Amino acid sequence: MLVELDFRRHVPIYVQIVERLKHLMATEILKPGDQLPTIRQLADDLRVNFNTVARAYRILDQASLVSTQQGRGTYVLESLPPNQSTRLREEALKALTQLFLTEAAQLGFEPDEVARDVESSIESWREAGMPPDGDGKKVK
Amino acid sequence: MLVELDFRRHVPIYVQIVERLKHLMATEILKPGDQLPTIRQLADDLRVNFNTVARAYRILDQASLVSTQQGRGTYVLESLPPNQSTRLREEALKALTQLFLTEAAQLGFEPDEVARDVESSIESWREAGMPPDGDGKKVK
DNA sequence: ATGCCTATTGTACTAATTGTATGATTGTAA
DNA sequence: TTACAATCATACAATTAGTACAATAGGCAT
Repeated sequence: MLVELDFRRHVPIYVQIVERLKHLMATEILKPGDQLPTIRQLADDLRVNFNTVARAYRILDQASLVSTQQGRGTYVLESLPPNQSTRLREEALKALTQLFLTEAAQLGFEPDEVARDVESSIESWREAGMPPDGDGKKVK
Repeated sequence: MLVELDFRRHVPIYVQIVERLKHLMATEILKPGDQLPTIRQLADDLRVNFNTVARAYRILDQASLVSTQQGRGTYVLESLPPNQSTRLREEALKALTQLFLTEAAQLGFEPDEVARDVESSIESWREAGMPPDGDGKKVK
């Protein structure tokens, strides 16, 4: 059993689930890319209503720890090391950017075209307060 | 492997397949007249139900990017109206940009940081007159 | 050539699996 | 009791999987 609960603790079930799953991810028992049990599966295991599990998963999703999608399931995301040195951060971004530009160049685009496109997308990002569509989480 | 999937992305498999194939066509890795893998072949490669691939192919077919024929296979159309060819490139760039920004955001970067980094990288690109860094020739 | 068989290819429809949305119920504390 | 958070019940929507079918091409015997 992946997750266990203590019904005597005065801690809500969904919080306990979040805690346990966070722990499992922190200890790499659950690794990036792994699929979590479906909400119904875990709910059955825990003898709990599946909406309670769904609530826990939603919290993890909003924290960008997992990615859940209707009809497919819930998957562990890469854990972003919370406060790596600015040095490493810069390098990570640089690598990502290089990869992006290389691909764009491969599509035959000129620097100016790419610049224009990226700038407008980043502008929408600023306004919307979230990364552009394509994967946007709907925070209602 | 011609197409690769990321189950962690908030994007359905069939959409990811469409995206990847569009990209391959935009970069002319798949040229007009080329036969795409059969739906069952690609489904096996990706470890996915063949109906999922069929759905992707149907979308490409409806977008007039490929021609699929029962009993024969699926082929990249000969002449994407030249108009549409440039549109395909535009779309590919847009998708690429969004993926890039989404990943950056997921790593915890702010729009301003990304903007600054991208601008400077594009600047070097302009000066060098060629795609950034590396040989950029990773055709697998 | 003709006809027949078979394998391969895409199609259509349905079922199963998965998460989502919303409101009702329950329990607990003020 | 009342208020509020937690949990549950129900109906729903999106994605993927299962099954049966139809069109095409190629081989082969006649």
